[in-house]
Amino acid sequence: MKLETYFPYQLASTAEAFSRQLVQVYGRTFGLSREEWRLLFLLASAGQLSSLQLAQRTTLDKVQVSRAATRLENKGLIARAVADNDRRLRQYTCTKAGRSLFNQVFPAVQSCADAILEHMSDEDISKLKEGLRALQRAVVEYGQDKVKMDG
Amino acid sequence: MKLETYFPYQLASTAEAFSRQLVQVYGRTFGLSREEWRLLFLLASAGQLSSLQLAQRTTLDKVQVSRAATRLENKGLIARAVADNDRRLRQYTCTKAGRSLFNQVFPAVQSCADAILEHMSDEDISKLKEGLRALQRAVVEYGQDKVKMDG
DNA sequence: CATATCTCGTTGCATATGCAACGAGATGAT
DNA sequence: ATCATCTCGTTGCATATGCAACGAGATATG
Repeated sequence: MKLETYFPYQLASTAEAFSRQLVQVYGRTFGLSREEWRLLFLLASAGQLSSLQLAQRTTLDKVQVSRAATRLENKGLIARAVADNDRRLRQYTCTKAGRSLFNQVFPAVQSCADAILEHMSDEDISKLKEGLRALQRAVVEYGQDKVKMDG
Repeated sequence: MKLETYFPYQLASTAEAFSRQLVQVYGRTFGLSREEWRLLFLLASAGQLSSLQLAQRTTLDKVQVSRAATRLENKGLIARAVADNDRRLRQYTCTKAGRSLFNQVFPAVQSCADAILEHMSDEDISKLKEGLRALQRAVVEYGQDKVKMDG
């Protein structure tokens, strides 16, 4: 068995390689970690979100959200407030500075991603996207199966 | 723009979710990190490899290789020796214990991966695999372009 | 009301990681 | 041969991460 052609390895290493190129853009150029970038992305798009929504929609756990949010808050990119209906939760919003940074970073990231995808045929791109969606569903379904079996 | 349908995010999060399931197998059950698993995989398959070959074929940098190898050596799964032709390099081999562990872990990982893929149609699987290969090529080509431009 | 249990967010601690620096060895020029 | 330079592997240090524990608040039971 060859590692290079082993599907799980190919998926992981290709995804990493792609991601590394984007991190170069929002990380090295704008000083954001991957978690920070995801949070900022959500908050810039959605306006206001609770800690729960953030965790669910980023697939980050609560510790990661809490820490990334602390860093973003220190940079003045987002604001955090205790939720009024349930004081355990936090309400996050994007500041003006955060929105402005996002509007700078997003086109840069986008153009990097596009530059990579330009090396692929349209057909391969749609195969990849379809295949990914199917895999995403499959992983979720597998997770549900497993929970049922474990109890 | 919705994060959940944004291609770079979908690629990264799906790959992570898939990988996480496999880590459950070789990590929680057999105590291997992802890096350790990759090194053991290569050494169990290929017999003997130099540090350079390991780094190239795992897409890990030299620090990661060195540290994962130290851990694997402490567990008695691999052996490390100074190369005779170039004494800066190391020659790595898999011990009997390492090979035996690999022969236990590999089928377990394989069956987990298969269980996930069973939730997908054969067509979606081949789309995914083709798309991935194309993306891998694209990232490599993009990297080459960039190097040329930077100098 | 009291109190037991559950859900969140944060923090402490042990470990992992990234990066720069270092030492050993190889290579090349003089 | 000498000395500078380059390539490797390892290590030190600052930071990041995962996990368990904790405290505040919410919910349920009596």
